Parts: sequence; C-alpha cells; structure tokens
Amino acid sequence: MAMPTMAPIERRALHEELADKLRHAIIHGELKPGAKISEKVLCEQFGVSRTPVREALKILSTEGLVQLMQNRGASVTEVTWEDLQDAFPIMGALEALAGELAAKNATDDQIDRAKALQSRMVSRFKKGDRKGYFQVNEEIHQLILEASGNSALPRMMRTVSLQIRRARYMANLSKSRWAQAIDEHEEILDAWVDRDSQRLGQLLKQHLANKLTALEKKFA
Amino acid sequence: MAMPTMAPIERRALHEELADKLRHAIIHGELKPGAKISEKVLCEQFGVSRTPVREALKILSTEGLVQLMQNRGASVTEVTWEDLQDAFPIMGALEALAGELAAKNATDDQIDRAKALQSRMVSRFKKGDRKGYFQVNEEIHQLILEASGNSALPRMMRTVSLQIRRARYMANLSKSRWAQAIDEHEEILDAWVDRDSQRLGQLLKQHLANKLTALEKKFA
DNA sequence: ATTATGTATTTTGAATACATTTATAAGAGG
DNA sequence: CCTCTTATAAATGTATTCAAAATACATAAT
Repeated sequence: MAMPTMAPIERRALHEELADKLRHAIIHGELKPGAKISEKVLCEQFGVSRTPVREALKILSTEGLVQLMQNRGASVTEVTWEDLQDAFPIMGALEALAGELAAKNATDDQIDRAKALQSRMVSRFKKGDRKGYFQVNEEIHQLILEASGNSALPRMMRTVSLQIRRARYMANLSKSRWAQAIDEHEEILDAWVDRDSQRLGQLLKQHLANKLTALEKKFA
Repeated sequence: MAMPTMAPIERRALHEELADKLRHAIIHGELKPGAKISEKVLCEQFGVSRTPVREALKILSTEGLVQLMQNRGASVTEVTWEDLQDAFPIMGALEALAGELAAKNATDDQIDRAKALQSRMVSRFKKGDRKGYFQVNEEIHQLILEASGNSALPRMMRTVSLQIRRARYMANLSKSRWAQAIDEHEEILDAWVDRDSQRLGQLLKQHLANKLTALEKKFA
C-alpha cells in the first residue's frame, strides 16, 4: 500500500505537551506570578491524569517558572525587580559571549539571513506591529545563538531568557524605547557584518542593559 | 509547654532525595556516561515505586544530566570533548561576572573567609589530599558566588557547573596542573582582597581556560 | 468575642494497575 | 544461512487507587 510521502504520526509524551503549554501560559502572563496551580484543575483542563501533570510541574520547577512547596502544591514563581536586576547582567554576559563567537564563526549565509530579519523587523516596527516585532526579534537573537556555534549556549540561556521574556510581557515597552531598540539592532547588525567580535559583544551587552533600564520605570 | 530549641522534623519528598542521589552518582562517575538507566532497577535499588523515580528523572533531564528517549528509557548524557569546549567559555563568562560583582560587593568578613579557605586549600595540596582539595575549592567558588550578591547566578551556573564537575572526575588532574591551579588561586585571592573587579574577573576566566587546556590532554 | 481543639474535606505524595510501545526471540520461508 | 514474520517478553506511558498531610470548618472553652 504505502501512499506517497506519509510522515509518521508523531506522538509526544503528555508531560512534554503539558510542560510546553504551561510554559507558554506563564511566559505570556496568562498564568500570573504567584498564582496557585492546582493539579486537579490542570487535569480537568487538559483531560489527563495527575501523573503527567506532576511530571510536567517538576520540569517547570527545575526551569524556575514554577515553585513547588512540599505538600502544599505549586505556584507560578514571582518575578521581582531584584530578580530582573540579577538576571539581566547574566543574560548580558551570555549574549556578549554569543556575539563574540558569532562574529568569528558566522557563515555568510547566516549574516544574510540576519540582514533579511533586520529589514523585516523594521517594517514591523513601522506598522506598529508589536507582536510581530517581538517574534522577529526573537528570531534574530536565535540566529546569533545559532551562529555562535556553541551548542551549549542555547541550553544555558534558556532558563534566564524564560524569566526575561516574562518581564517583557508584563511591562509593555514604550514607543520611544522601541525606536531606540531598533537603532541598537541596526548597530548590532553592522558590527556583525564587519565581524567585529569585541564590538558586537559589547553592543549586545549594552542592548540588554538598556532593556533593563527601560523596564525599571515600569517596575520600580 | 515548649521545650528549649526544638528543631522541626524535616521530611523531604522522595523524588528530591532520588534526584540528589542520582545527581551525585552521575557527577562522581558512578553512573557512567551513556549508561542506560532502568526505572525498575532504580525502584529496587532505592525501594520506592516508579512514580518518584520518574519524577526525579524528569528533573535530571532538565538539568542535562540525563537523556530521556520517548518510550525507550533514560540514559546518562555523554560529555564529549566538544561539549566541554562549549561549556567552559560559558562558565568562564559567568565566573568572570561573579568575580566582578564579588570584588565590588563582598563584605570584609567574606574576604576573611576566602583567606582562610585559601590557606586550608594550600595545606590540602601539600598533603596531596585531592578529595579535600576539591572540596575546599568548591567552597571558594561558592563563596565568590555568594559574595557576588547576585541571587540568580548560582542557579544559572548550576547546570554548567554540573557538566564541568563531571569532567573533573573523569580526568584526574596532574600534579603539575594542580600546583599551577594553587598559584592561580593565590592570584585570585589577591585581586579579591584588592577589590580589583576587572582583574578578578579576568583571572577567573583565565583559570577556567587553563582548566580546559589541562583537560584537553586527557580527552583528545 | 476570641482562641483553641477536634473533625471533615480537600489536596498532595506514593504505590499499584492497566495500556502501549519497543525490544527480544523463535520459527517459517526463501 | 539469512531475512522477514510473528509471538512473546520487557519496559515505558498513563490512569487509578490508596495513604498522608494540609486546609477548612465546626464546636467548645475561656
């Protein structure tokens, strides 16, 4: 029999899907910081038993998105201003490293893709499309990571970036800060094209620092 | 009633204890890279049911010590030479950050403790007590982390440091490298006492880089 | 009224039972 | 002898059940 090009149906484990959905909900603020998470509610909501739910919660807990309290359930971790102040320098150090490596190791193709993404991002900005902007923005940073050639880096940045992305959704960025970010990205791209690793690293670090300053007004 | 100073009885969850024991076993090489992990075996070994075992494995997997394959069990993640080459620069960047912050924020008491630990470490070295040396060494790096005042940093470094500690146990360090490491720690302490944040950061980064070079001979 | 104490309910922790999937082995056909 | 089936066993994924703890509620005492 065998029909042409049948992709095998992929069956993911329930705990994985649950973890993904919960992670998404937490990052996008649908599950608010401090909110109590009831196993029972999740079971009913997703139509699964408690076993995969509990396994998913263990994962989220290790990622730092959820807090488990002995015998008294789980809750979404809070993100305080102090937490952010701590997280951003770390992210800065790691992005700087990623930048330095990317400047050295990126293929010409990757730099071309960066250019394309940059112009896409600018057009999203001009349309005032915040959601689209964030999406492209993510892709650029993802590309830098990929171009760094350091396979451990994405994994390490994941946890930090999860928290930072949460903050981004909690505090909407101002129009002026948005414009500034666009300019910064322009510089970042230039440094990359020039393969100026020191400057690229420095710019990424500064970019992060500015992001934190912008958040300060919303938080503190 | 109230008796004098009664500590509350602490009861830990099984999955936590299991995770601790497995983590220790993996880091210390008792569970070798690539080794298959059978849920059943762990159940029998620790006298618990599969539920907490599975939860512990989810945690270890998120930490990167264990690899889960859909429907075909878990195995201890391999640490290749490439992985280490990727992990060390990350650890270096984070340690450098920790050092810079520690130089700025450490209390006098913390620096005193560092001095004490340093002399303890030297005496362990003179006795040729490798295990004791590693222990004190860990404590010093822990102290730097604590002194950095960045509460997110330990959490972030945890995952990387887990892999690096594994490598340390896989390849025994040579006597000459050991002596060199002692010297480097002397310099590190000096920079800290002087509160020279730039230099401390740089030294820590270099210390890591040298560690990697030392490992290269064992691995490649 | 307020605090304390005892009881019921709810929720989580852990073990068992059931369902799928994968690995292993035995046998038939080439 | 090899390959492909097919049967069987073993291991994992999920659901269910049982046990322990925490919370909520009601009652009694001060």
